[in-house]
Amino acid sequence: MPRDPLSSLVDVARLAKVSLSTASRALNPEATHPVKRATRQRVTEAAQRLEYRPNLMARGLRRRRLPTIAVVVHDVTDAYFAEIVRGAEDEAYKQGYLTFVCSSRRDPAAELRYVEMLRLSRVSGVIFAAGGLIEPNYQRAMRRQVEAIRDYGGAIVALAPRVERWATEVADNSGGARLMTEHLIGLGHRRIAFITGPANVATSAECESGYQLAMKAAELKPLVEPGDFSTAGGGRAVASLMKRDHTFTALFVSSDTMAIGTLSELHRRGVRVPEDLSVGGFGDIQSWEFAHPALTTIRIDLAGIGAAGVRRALEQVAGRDAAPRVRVHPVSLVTRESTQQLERPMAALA
Amino acid sequence: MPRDPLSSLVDVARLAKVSLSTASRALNPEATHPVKRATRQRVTEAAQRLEYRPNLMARGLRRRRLPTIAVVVHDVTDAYFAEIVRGAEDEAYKQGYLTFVCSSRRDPAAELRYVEMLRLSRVSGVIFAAGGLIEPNYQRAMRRQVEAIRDYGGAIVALAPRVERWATEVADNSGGARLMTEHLIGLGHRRIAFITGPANVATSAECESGYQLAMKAAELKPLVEPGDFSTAGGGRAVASLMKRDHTFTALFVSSDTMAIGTLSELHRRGVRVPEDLSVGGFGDIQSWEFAHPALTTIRIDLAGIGAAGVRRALEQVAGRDAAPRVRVHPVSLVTRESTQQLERPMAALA
DNA sequence: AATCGAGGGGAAAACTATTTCCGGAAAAGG
DNA sequence: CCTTTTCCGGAAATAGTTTTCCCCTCGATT
Repeated sequence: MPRDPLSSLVDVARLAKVSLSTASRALNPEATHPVKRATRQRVTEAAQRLEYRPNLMARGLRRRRLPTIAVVVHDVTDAYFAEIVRGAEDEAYKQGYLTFVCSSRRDPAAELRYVEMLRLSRVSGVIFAAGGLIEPNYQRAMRRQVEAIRDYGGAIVALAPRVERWATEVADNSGGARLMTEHLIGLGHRRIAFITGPANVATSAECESGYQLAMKAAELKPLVEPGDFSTAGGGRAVASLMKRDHTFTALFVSSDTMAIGTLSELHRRGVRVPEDLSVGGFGDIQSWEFAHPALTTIRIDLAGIGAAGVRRALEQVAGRDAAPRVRVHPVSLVTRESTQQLERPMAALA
Repeated sequence: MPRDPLSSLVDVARLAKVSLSTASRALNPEATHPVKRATRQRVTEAAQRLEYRPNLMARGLRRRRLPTIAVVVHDVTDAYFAEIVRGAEDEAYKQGYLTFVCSSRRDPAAELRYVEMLRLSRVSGVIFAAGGLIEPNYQRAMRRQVEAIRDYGGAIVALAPRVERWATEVADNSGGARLMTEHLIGLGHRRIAFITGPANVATSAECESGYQLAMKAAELKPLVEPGDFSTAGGGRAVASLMKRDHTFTALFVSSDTMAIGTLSELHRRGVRVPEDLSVGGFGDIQSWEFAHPALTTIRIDLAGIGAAGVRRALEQVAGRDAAPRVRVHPVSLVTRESTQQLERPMAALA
């Protein structure tokens, strides 16, 4: 096996004519122990000359963690999660950390196994973006892993309300849903249907509560159809919805990923959007702004949330996490082509 | 700082009443040194009882690498790369490896820095999916990093033709482009325009050569417009193309990401697809099969290529990489809505 | 009986950086 | 001048595993 030709700290120490410990202290400015300016200078120069880079595994062995963070998502190929990962990765990169991506494919067993692998790899922070699905059967085991990560000084951050007392960075889902519902109401719609996400996902519940709130405030009757956050599921949901009701004039789909399937199904059935039916999405998948009809949706700064998650984790690692436990990120309505004024307003009926 | 409460190999050795070395050998079956069956049994049981898990950093320090692989892409939010990452991650997960994702955002300096970070982290394999962009200024530095990774036993795999003598897993881009071009010719089109990718990307060059080949074989005059593989760029390219030519009846866009922008721009201009213009894409972004018109495109098994890359890397690490240097993955045509028979065939003119 | 070889186990080195503990020198104070 | 700090550098312990080197035993061979 060929030897690693790169130099180690002993080489630096030798060249600078100091001991190993001094070399280490000189190169790690925030060490407890001070080092004379001149000495530090000598060591730094030696390190430079030898192109010294610390062996992260040796360092990790002592420091008990590696400069890496992990993002746990359901699926990187889902644009929603890809944006979170990207935001997290950018921030991590800036701070000199590498990013693991873990796609749990909505399987709690896989998620658990991933978290154990992350623990063994002594990752500095784990960011749970995986929508907040918590299987009771796995909760205990998961909690043990998380505790173990905390024990070695690793940080845990959630990007969806997940567990009490976790540091959390979350979009204002409820507010966003209210915004969209009010937008549709403002356009004159009275029969506004809503397609939810999976029942056990927190994001989904929040969205629905926003919808319910806005509907109640306007004294309108809610019409809810269960969905599953998948594109195909979005098609199925609208099909099922139309089977049991044909009076709604607007439809609010609680994720863009689903909305894509919904739009496709509507097209197949010859329902024109927005002429026959206004459709609103949630989450603003960037690339779909080029679709037709372009989706009116709620924009969430997913990359920003991912980045905030990383910052939060690293603050936690550094031991200064004075920020509020749950931080809510604002969202905004982006009006495009898929919603329009109701043509024959029923307001008169009310 | 709280101590890691988990047990280490000494605990196992103590419980099994064997030495540290024997414990290590018993738990690593492929060790050089044999261990009696009964002894191994005892050690295994002790490990089980204590829920022993090896400290990966200590192991990495000796073994000189960690069970991690990295995928270097341009951008995870681009569906093309997301699928590759997903495929790689799935395979890595199966083999007990974690996956780093590195989005170079087409910046060779960032790519270089990432590779250095990966080297310091003693990653087992690096998979370059970043289209093959090689800046001459960075080539030397990059090569040094790669050599260093090889030195500690790490593997390098390219998913685009990149450097001579690297293990390479690549889609049959040229064949795919020929397939699409022939499809359009078969539909009766004679004026077939082509939008390329960036000049310095190998994938792009291969696509173009496939197009050129097919056009030449059919004795047709090529019409090429430069593009950049971005969605916005796809719109700009078709605009520029239409400024200088208005006779083409079919358009082959060398990436789906671009094709999305192209379609959007055509829609804006009132050009109907496929009635007025047939449009073919390349790469088959899954979620866009739900768009309208659904894009006729060349399907590439990107996840499969990502997975193959990981398998290849791990074989290399294990020291058995007898496979051919460059492995080409077949692609296929998927016909959807955006291409159709030319309505008034010009075949007679030929 | 002496020799050889293989199987099996232990002690210790190696991997490389951080950190604790200690001692000497210089500076400060009385 | 002597004592007490303060500053700075070195030696050694430490993190937890793998691997090398060495030794012992036991059966087979000459």
